[in-house]
Amino acid sequence: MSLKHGLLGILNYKDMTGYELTKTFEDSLSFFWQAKASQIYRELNAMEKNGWLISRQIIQSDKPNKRIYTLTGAGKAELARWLSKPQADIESAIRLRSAFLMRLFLGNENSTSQSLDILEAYRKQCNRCLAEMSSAHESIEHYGKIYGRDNAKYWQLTALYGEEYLQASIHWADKAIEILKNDIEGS
Amino acid sequence: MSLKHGLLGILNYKDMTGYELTKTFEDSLSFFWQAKASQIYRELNAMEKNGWLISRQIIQSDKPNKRIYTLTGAGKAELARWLSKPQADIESAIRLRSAFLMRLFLGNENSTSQSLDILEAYRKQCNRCLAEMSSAHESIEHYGKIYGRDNAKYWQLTALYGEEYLQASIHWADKAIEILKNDIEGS
DNA sequence: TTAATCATGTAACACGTTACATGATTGC
DNA sequence: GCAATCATGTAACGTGTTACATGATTAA
Repeated sequence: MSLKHGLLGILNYKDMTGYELTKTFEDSLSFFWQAKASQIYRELNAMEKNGWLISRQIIQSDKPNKRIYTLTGAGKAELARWLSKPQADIESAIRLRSAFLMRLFLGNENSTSQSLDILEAYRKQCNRCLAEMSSAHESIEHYGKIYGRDNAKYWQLTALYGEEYLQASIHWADKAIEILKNDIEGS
Repeated sequence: MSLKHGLLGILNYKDMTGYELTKTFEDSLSFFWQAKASQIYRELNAMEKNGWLISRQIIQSDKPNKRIYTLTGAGKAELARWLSKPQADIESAIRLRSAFLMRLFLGNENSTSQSLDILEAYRKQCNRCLAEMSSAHESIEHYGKIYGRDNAKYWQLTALYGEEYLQASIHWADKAIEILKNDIEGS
């Protein structure tokens, strides 16, 4: 149940509404964990029932009413417990879930040129994403000034992971394309 | 619904029981898609209702009875359709889902030495997995002789991805550990 | 003698996605 | 005038995980 803990982590930076939380999630954790707004609201309800957080409603006249969530002691304790007990997911840390690779694996039903097409599209997508990633460092510097430089240090490490990951993916795609192209000529 | 298509893909190599399919899945697709036996049986039922496959039961006296699944024409058509229509998941091809990275991102609540511990454990795990991966190439050669060399070509490409991915992960972990260590000395 | 393998599943739960609904305000 | 933003959710569905059950045979 990592989504709950991700949300605890964000709320630990500061109190937020579900809406803000959703935006913040999208701008930060979403690179390595995805969740839709509807799921986040559901989890927030569950966590309030748990006693990990409390909410208070703010009545607004110019905008829709909103509900601000705050961690409780129990919520902070749970976050700390989860952060310091990492053995659990070390085995799953490496796992991929990629329909793209599955498709390639089974790709012999396709023509080689079709496989080349999907590899090219993949490489393009990686490059696009890498460009965004590179600009993330500046953005992190900016948020680091607001939320504390100590936090930013860890954010930079994960952004660095993103870059390494994407560079490796591009490097592989280049190799794979070359292999398949040589294959066409050789046949 | 990629699991269904993965199963179609395996059954396209040869007819199998749910049990064999589960083993084969574990030994091949599981590097980039995970599924438990119970889920596979459920999906097989759904796919038989769909008309993508049919099964016939084999009564055995020495061992438990078994049920052999065979693709129908509709099943083969669906597989071909899915393989040749890849635009759909190119945006999700890169997505990670990693509680490990989430933990690191939020890791400022931990001590630096705790963060170093989890990075070391991660690197170890990557190395272990990379060693297995390297031996996969031989294993693929072997299965290629049985199921056809054309298939094996694509299997090798995905295995190559596994190696690049793990090497990049290890490279990053080394960097990250160095950064955090310098940080301790500097403070 | 203990564990693994063969072979199948059901039930309950947890997590994730999609579609839908509301309705004012602000910027192009 | 149209889209985006603010702000909240519900309902239905789809997918993935965990725990449980059965019971013979075979290899360490």
